[in-house]
Amino acid sequence: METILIVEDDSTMLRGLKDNFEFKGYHVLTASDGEEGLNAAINEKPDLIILDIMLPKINGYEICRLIRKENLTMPIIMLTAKGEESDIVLGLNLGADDYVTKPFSIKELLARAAAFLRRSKQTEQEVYEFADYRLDIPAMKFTCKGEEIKLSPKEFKLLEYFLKRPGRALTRDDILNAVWGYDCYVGTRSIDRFVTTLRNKIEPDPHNPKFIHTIREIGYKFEPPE
Amino acid sequence: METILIVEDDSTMLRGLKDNFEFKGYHVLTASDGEEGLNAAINEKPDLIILDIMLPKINGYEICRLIRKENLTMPIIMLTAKGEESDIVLGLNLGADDYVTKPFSIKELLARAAAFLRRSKQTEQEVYEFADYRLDIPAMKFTCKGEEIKLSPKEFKLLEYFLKRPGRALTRDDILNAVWGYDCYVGTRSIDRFVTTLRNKIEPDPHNPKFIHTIREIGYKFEPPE
DNA sequence: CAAAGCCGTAACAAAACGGTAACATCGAAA
DNA sequence: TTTCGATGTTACCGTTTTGTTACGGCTTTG
Repeated sequence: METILIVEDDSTMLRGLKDNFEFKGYHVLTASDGEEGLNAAINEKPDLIILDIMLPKINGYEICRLIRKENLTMPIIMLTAKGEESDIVLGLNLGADDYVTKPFSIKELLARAAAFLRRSKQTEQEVYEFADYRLDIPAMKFTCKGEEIKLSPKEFKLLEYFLKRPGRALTRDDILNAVWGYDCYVGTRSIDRFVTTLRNKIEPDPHNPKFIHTIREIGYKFEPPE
Repeated sequence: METILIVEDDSTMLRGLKDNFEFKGYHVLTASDGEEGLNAAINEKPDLIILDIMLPKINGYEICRLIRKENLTMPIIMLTAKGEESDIVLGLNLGADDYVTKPFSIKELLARAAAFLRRSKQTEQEVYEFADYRLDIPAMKFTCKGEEIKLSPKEFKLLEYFLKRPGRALTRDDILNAVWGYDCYVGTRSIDRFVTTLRNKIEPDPHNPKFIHTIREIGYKFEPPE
């Protein structure tokens, strides 16, 4: 059974959420302030967190950031009081996966939670290999014949995105959305720069790429050897 | 190219949305009241509808309901002024697929729209074959007996257009609209040039084309072998 | 049969695109 | 604070792609 942590200071709301999720068959943990919530997240490692933003002691953003800093990757759904774009953007940048604005439909929240849990259930592949290379996602480590190749966080995410979609032409927009996030205002040329540095690190001959191919007017394609 | 219908009575907002979607390369239809919107939805059958709730003449809910009553299944994204739970639930029950609460991030709206369009595209055929040739659209790759044949972006799009309409006489105007876009001012002779280069790449004898036939005064026709 | 229209195509010029170096910015660590 | 690494932007350059034009051949039409 999946465990869900709900962090919410309004006790009526908390009660309501708990009942609903329990009714759906989840195991529910609760916390009514930020500190408690953060501890529960770290110690219990729930499968999903529902996180209010306005909280005593530590606010929701901070919790989000601290959770991610602990290398925990469970989905986090934020509850924001208003549809303030800046709130949402901030939350998503700090590592939240989705948000729901209050007042919200409980059905909607349940549906989104279920969607995330369904997705994470499909045990994702954690290690990808091609040629002599090996990308170990939980360890955040990229190696060639056992030798570590240092990648920056963005380089890592970009390569991960490529490896997860071998042989497919990926548009710059897709890449931007997946690697940079859908609320970022980075120019598409930045992708090119990262591709260049990636190629320098993984291509035997960066000017004649074997793995990361350019597709004019579209974007790039990762092609694993046979 | 995908067509999007935006139904919104605030002309400033409408303008802003239109510009943004057009910039992303969509073909945008607009309507500024409910009646107009409903007519456009039924007559033009856009691939996606962005629908404001508060509208003159017929409100958004009603449009939603009527559209579904016509057995049209394109995704509908509602714009709701506030996160009113009842509004959203009502909308979703009447057949809307998603909603965004104002004020919203334009990038988020674009991302959601793209997600829906991507999903509906997935049902489309992705690989086309004829004779020894194979056009793989997700990979953006054209091969003959496994051997890659390089095509420029326009060549690729043109061939894709032909393969999707086998055996049909295609006018130069149709081709121009589909491959070059509806608002481009390229002379029709340019098509001929691209047909020539395409023939050189795929016809065993480019002077006696087997696949891409000329139809005098009209345009071209792609004829797959039996 | 001649004129006109249509198409194939080579040649050319302009535009678009991607690679990349150089620079700017920002935040974390020392 | 300074330093350093990561990230993002910009500008320049070479290459490829694209659009146009012109010429010539073929087909239609009068």
